[in-house]
Amino acid sequence: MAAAAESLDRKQVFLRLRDHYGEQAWWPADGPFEVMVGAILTQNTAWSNVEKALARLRERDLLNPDALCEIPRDELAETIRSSGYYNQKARRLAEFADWYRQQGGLDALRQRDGQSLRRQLLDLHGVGPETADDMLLYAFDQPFFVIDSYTRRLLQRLGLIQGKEPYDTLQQDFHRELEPDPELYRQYHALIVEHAKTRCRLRPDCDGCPFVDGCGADVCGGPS
DNA sequence: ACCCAGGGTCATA
DNA sequence: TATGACCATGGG
Repeated sequence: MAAAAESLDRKQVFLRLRDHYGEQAWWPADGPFEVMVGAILTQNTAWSNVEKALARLRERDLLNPDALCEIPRDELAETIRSSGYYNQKARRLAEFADWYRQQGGLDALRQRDGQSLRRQLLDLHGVGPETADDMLLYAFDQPFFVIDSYTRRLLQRLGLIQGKEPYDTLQQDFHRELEPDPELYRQYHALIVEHAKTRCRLRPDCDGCPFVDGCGADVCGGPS
């Protein structure tokens, strides 16, 4: 019966996280295009590895659509090597950059409706729901809540979900319970990730858990 | 040596 | 619809 925190709704979960971890500075990037590149590079990959790849791209003046389209695929792959899955991601970046140019660049994309933009992003090879929502939320200030594996794990441990619901279902739950505020969504997602990095090991002096007093329950951030 | 990390695609049943 | 294989580096 360790389920001490069960009646929390999604807004209360946010408030606990925010009170505990404070305001988050997240997704530092030099502009929307760089956010989008980072969103692809960070797929199933530690951000520290992505930073190295972004730094190498910047050194070589590759952080723009034209360069990403023109550089040979194997050179691009080599440049982003540290981010893992580099062959897949090189292809994804090249196809994304090509699409970005065809759309007419940033000014044209900013005018687009969020829902139709999301559908087009999902049509890109290698852009799934989470990557698309990263882009929409952090690059275009559109209120799409990002569901990642940490979000699933936390909600499951809090007893708010079963665990294997589809992405869109989980996202709709947040959209239903929260006002459509992009800054709220950005902070919330960042806080969930911050909490996940806190590897409280469920034992004696875990005074750091936002969800239980004294930490006896299985609602801490880290794996297992 | 093992586990984990800011997922997504594809083949198969 | 739902599982499993595959992609690959780097840090703890």
